[in-house]
Amino acid sequence: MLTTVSNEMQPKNPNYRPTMRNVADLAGVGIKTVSRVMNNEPNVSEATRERVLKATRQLNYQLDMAAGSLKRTDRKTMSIGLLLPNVANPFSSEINRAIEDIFNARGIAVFAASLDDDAAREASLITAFLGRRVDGLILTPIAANQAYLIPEHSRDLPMVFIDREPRGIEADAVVTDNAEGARRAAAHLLARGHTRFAYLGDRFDIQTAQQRQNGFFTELEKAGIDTGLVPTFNGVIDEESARQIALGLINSAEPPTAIFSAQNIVTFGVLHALKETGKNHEIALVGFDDFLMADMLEPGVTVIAQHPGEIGRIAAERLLARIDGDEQPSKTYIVPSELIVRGSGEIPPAA
Amino acid sequence: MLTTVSNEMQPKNPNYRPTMRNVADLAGVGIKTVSRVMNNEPNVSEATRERVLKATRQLNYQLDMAAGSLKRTDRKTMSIGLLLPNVANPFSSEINRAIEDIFNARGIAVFAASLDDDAAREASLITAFLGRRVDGLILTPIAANQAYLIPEHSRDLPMVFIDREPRGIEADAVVTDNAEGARRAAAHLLARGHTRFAYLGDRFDIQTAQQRQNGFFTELEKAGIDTGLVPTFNGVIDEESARQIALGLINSAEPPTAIFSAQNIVTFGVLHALKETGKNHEIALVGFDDFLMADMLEPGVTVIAQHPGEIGRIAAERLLARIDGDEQPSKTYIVPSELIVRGSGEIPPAA
DNA sequence: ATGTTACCTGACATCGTTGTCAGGCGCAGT
DNA sequence: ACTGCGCCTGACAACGATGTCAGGTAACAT
Repeated sequence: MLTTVSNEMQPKNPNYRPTMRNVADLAGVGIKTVSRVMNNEPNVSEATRERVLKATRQLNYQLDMAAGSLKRTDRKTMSIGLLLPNVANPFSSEINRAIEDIFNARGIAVFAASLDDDAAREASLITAFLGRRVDGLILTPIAANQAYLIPEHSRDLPMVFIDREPRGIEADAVVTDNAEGARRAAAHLLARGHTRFAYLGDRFDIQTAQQRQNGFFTELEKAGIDTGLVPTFNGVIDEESARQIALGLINSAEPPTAIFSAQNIVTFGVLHALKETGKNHEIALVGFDDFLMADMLEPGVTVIAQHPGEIGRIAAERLLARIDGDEQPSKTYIVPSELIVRGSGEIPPAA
Repeated sequence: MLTTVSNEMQPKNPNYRPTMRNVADLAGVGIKTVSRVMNNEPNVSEATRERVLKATRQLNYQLDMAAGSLKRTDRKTMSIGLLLPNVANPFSSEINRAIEDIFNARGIAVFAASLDDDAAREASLITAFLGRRVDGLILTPIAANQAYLIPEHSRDLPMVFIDREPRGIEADAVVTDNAEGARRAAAHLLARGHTRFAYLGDRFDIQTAQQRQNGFFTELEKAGIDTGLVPTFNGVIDEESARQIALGLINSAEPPTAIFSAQNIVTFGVLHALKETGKNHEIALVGFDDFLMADMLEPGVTVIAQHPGEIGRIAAERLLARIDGDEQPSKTYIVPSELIVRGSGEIPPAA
């Protein structure tokens, strides 16, 4: 009876995976020396190093990171988890890209996943990432409280929240100045003399949606407008319902002269309604979130643009710092939004 | 002198990570029984199972997947690698989403990364994924030949290529009918009576770009047009250069009456040029790739639409089948493109 | 009572790597 | 010649899990 079999498959079988043992044998050194070479540790003579490297090339050897991190003291897996609203959405995908670039440069791989604003998904994905022992997490929180999501023993896992601030847990966050951006949209429309507004917003249980509405309404009130009378629609979750609502507004007895849409998809629906009814040059529109081709429409669409690339970049850098041991108190970073004037927001109220 | 220390941190320290040993001790069973429960293996009495589950809940225990896959016979890490041109590009990000959905449902996590049409990046990312022992790979190949990318011992790693077919290696592929789509665009324009064309394309070293040009030119030749005289621009890599080229064409002595742009970004540049010069209702345009808001422009933009979601879905299903042991000969799956008529492609040639 | 079978259960080796530690060698200082 | 130090080097245990295997118990047939 044989004691060990694993090395038997070495010479014949073309698709066995070489291990450190195989490299060590071929180079005629101890296994630990191979480890030292692979990890660029000191105290290996140049001659030995060369011999080992030659053997790794010959066998096409590659370190098994999982096995390594099991024993290594820092237990780093060189991977992080990224939880976004939806990787297919342009806002998310730009964040994704910015984050990827920074981590790739450091040899850290990124697990990305979409949440679809579903708290159950959030929980199961966090569990999945924790089970893979990621070194950190960047996420857009959904659940009302994240405390129960993160087991006690993972509270010190580096984490950065994006787009929305964490609740029930202490962590860095990177967000857009939602209220301020929406406030600026209101001010912009008020300056053109508008008095009859309509507001179409996202799911109201999402933090950012509330902030945008608050910002918008605050400014209207400051101008003496009774916001109780402003037609307000929350929970507009898809383009088609936004379109229907906008059509209703446009065709009503007293249509608004200015519409604010608080999110990308909502804006698309409103645009369709305006175009269909031919009112695109009569009713003003400002949308939250920039989008491709906004400048090519007739008229160009005035928006409050966020800077997803910047958000992603800052979040990635914060997470890296935390992973590297930064212990400063957690903080929220605010990325200012930007008003981009293109035409639709400068239409004056009809006489 | 103590023999083992690891369990010492158990009671006091709040952020140690419980291991199977801890759970086993708490439940008063052997470590292997915990393993059986965690993996839903049979041959555990209901009473014991309950006791173990209670202990896992008490300690908030979570299986370490990496450690498990090290010893497990199938060695599955429950993760795959996904290499896309650019996760921020809408075409890529929709593929990303479709793939993610299918793998998440199976508990498999997805590492995603962007290649930027850079062969060096391709090589280093593949190495990174291989080092993490992914169970499979979905990728958009860049290098002229993938054979050297994949070490011999990983040739049997399940792999599916998307958008472009593999070279130097046998594997499934899922692609758009690029030539046929471009051919259809040509036929569509020819049917409107056009005879003066211009062609703007992507980097010509990319497989899909060549196929599109071939398809387009083949159809023109069939109609008796001397394609040697058709102004043809390859290597148009960004919107601005596309715009410049289009401006040059529009302002030339004999401007084309119909333009075909073989890729998204190129189309955007051409659109800008047409709008600036006010020729958007005079010169016909068909673009490859659909995009958001294409129906909202004036005129709507006629395109050959690809179906990225469908491509992603098929690729994911093929990879899953391979991971599950499907051994059938590899095959290329073709996802038909679709001509979407919106106005810009139906403009007749100027008299 | 005994043998057979089916079901539970845990000790132990092991996956591929890194941390610890002790040993060997060469060279400078005395 | 001897000690001390610095540099290389490999044996061995261990990371947290799973596979193997043997032992133990209860139930049933003989």
